[in-house]
Amino acid sequence: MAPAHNPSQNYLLAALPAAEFGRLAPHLELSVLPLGERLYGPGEQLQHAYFPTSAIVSLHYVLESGATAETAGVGHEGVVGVSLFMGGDTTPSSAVVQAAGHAYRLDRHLLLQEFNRAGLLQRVLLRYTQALMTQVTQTAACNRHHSVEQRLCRWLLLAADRSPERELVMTHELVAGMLGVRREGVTEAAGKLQQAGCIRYRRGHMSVLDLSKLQDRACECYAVVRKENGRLLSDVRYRQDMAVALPT
Amino acid sequence: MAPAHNPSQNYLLAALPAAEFGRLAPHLELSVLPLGERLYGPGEQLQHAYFPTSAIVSLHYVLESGATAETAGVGHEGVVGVSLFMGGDTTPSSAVVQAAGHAYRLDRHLLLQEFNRAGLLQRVLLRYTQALMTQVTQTAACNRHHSVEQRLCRWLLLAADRSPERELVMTHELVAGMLGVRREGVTEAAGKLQQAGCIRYRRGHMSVLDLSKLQDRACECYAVVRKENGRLLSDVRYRQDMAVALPT
DNA sequence: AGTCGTCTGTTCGTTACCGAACAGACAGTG
DNA sequence: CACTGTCTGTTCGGTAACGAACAGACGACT
Repeated sequence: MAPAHNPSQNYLLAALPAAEFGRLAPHLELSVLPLGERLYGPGEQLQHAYFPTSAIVSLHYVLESGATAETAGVGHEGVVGVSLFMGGDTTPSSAVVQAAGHAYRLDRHLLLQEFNRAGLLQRVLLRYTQALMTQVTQTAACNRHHSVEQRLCRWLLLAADRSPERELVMTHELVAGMLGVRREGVTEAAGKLQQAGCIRYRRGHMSVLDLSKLQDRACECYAVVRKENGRLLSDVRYRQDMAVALPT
Repeated sequence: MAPAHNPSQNYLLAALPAAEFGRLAPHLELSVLPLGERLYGPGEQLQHAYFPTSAIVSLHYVLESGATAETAGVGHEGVVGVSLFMGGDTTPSSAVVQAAGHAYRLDRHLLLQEFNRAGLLQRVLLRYTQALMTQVTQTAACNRHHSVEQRLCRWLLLAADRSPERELVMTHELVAGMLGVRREGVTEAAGKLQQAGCIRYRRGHMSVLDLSKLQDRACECYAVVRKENGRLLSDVRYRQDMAVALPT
């Protein structure tokens, strides 16, 4: 029986061969990420990289005006803190916990040390960074050309993919902050989606009912991001594959 | 006397220590990039990385509807083809020459080989990739919250920084494609800027007259990108610094 | 010099979204 | 249980940008 919490619940960690995983495992600290916690702000030096398992973290940018926009989300498929190994250490963006849950954190020095061994961790992290970039790129185009409703669908689908539960603890206000629109816009779009039977929500909670209906109403951006994530991260799942091939 | 064309006109190449530069130099091919040439499209395997010297390349995304949006530009400060060393090989985006000029190209195998030596090239390329990501992130937020005029200013300033000449060969139509807006919107915004004395244009040409006036009208995004570029790429200019310290 | 394709200027109605304001409803707390 | 703060629903006028359509102007080319 696997324990309730396990670093391999994070896809990147799960992708590492046993030797690399073994070196890192003793240093991975399980940490609880409560809703709203800020992992870093603009220009802040990160001390750890976070590998989410059940938590979802939102990377977003806060403009001078106070307006915000999410540029990407990170769940069990990724890691928060790519700037640590990319060499910049900090970014002008912020990272905030969007769905409470758990993550394994790793000291930045240890991360860097393992990264510089140029083993599979490096390969996996760089691939993931490219996937992240795709997500940001797609968000840029999406922000420009798609409607609030389409973007809400995209966002809900991405969140649903990262969340094991049917239900997100999330207010319209918070979603509005992510999409960079007014709260009323979200209320209206969510109302339509609920009426169409795609989702259901109540004060502070939203749940996805019908994935395929939601996809029909979403813009192409969701599919592009999902497909590219699959492409970039599929052929690096060594340890998982072994576990399947050789069950203990 | 330096020849008219020199790989060191690209900041990344200029940043390499003599040994690394020496290994690459024989393989760097000067290539002419005519306006409008597409270096790659979605899913296309790149054969070379391009290090622009005088050319400017636009990275942009084409939606199913045919609408487009630029997500970042690359000039002498960067390289086209980060997916080669990030491990994905391809991206869903395209790269098109926005201002004719020159670039040095390097075969992908040679790039990868040198990248995997884990020397300064790797460090420089990863840093640049982070800077690129900042640019894309900023574009995403900017697309969401800033006006056409503000974005036009930002775009002109970034182009001016990359171009040695005062004058860009560029129609309103093309600029509209970059910003993801209608041509008329660009005409209107450009008209205002011209009236204010910030820029001057005539059929197919635009030139920046007053950088600081333009900055006043631009959104914060220009300054953020510029500053972050400086921060990420300033402390890696080894060879240039030596050249200054020890003039031949 | 004249021709023609491209680029720029301008107009008009339409639409999505914004900003502000407020009523009602829910749920946690004392 | 009632209170209270937060969340949702809805309204209104305002505006930036859209889509379509067309006139005029430039300039390359013959």
